[in-house]
Formats: sequence, C-alpha cells, structure tokens
Amino acid sequence: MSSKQVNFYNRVKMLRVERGLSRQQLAELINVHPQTIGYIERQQFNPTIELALNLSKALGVGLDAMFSAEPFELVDEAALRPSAKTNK
Amino acid sequence: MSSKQVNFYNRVKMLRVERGLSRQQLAELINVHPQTIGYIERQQFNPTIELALNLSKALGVGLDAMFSAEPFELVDEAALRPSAKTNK
DNA sequence: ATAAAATGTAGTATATATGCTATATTATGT
DNA sequence: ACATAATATAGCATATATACTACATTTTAT
Repeated sequence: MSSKQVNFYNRVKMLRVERGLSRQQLAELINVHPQTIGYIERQQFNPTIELALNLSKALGVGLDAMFSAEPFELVDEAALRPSAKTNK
Repeated sequence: MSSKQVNFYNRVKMLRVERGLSRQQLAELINVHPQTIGYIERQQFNPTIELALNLSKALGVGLDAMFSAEPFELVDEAALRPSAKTNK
C-alpha cells in the first residue's frame, strides 16, 4: 500500500487498546486481515461502512464515537466520570 | 454494476426525500456521481466512511442514525414528537 | 394524455479497499 | 541483553467503490 493519508479521524486504536485487544485479535473478531486494522489505525485508508459497523459491534461503541470528520479531543477527566456522555 | 445486495441498512433515501433533495442535488452537495447515491439507496453497495461522513454532514444527522447493521424501524408517531430521541 | 423530471438498469473504466506474504522495527517481559 | 510479541513497511493480487454514458421506466405536474 503506497501510504496515502485520509482526511478524517478515528479512535479505533484507542478503543482497541483500552479493551486489551491486539490487532490480530480484533481482526479475528471481525474477520479481516490484521494489516487492515493497522491501515485504519494509521489513517492510511478509508474503510467501508460494513467494516465500520463490524468494528462498532466488536468494540461496543457507535459509529459516531469511532469516526469523525473533525479530530477527536483527548479524553479528559470529566469524560471518564460515570455519568459522562459520548464524543466531543 | 452487477446488482449485489448489501447486508446492512440505511436511511439515506428517507432523509434525502424528507429534505426535499433529488439525488442529483444531494450528489452535488457531496461531490459524488448521482448514480452513487442511487446504489447506496438501493443497498447495492457499501460506501466508504468518508462518503458516509459527507452524507452525514449534508443531511445533518449522525452516522448511527443513517447506517445500521439492523433494519431501521419505521418512524412512528412518538418519534415525531418534539422530545423524541434518535433511532431504534 | 403528454411532457418533463426523477429514478432504474446496464455496461465499461479506474481507483482503491482489502487480502496476503515477507521482512524490519519497536515494545514487552524475563 | 535476549527472546518474544506487537506493530510497521513494502510489494503484489483481487474484489469492489465510484465515475461515467446511454437508454428505459416510473413519477409528477400540467
């Protein structure tokens, strides 16, 4: 893959790592090649909705919490409180 | 296009029509070919996240309100009340 | 009933998502 | 420091997303 770079953002790596999964493991959960996860995490390509829906299910978060046209903010302390809402 | 059929669901047509847009118009808003909108609406293919994010912006709804692994329920009266929440 | 607009169908062409293999680099644990 | 696992890089192969053109069918308005 000739190393492009995509113009939107995702939180796949953060979510995967938080759940203690390796790329290999996540890839198996959704039946894709482990490299495919790598490319997505490095924003080197533009996955399909179907793949995104599978990631969404495997990681237990909605699409909007995982993909965004705007950069995600860092998770701050407030967001980690039990009552916290999603995204932004 | 050899007429596949995709295994997830979307509400693009409903949202487009509700906003009074033709495919042509929606296509222009997000710089894709009008046929591309048609294929998506007929679930004949699997758009990329980038395209989905563009649709999301153009139609003013989140990704999860537009794409789902499960069929969307018909919009019922309750959902149309001012206080109503999204999806499901 | 007719015209115009919107949508569907079909075929071809190109770019790219995804799979896969192999090797290099980096991180982790002992 | 060494071994092992995890991740990155690079290349090639295949399937499919998307563009585009042309024509058929359906819908909408007059």
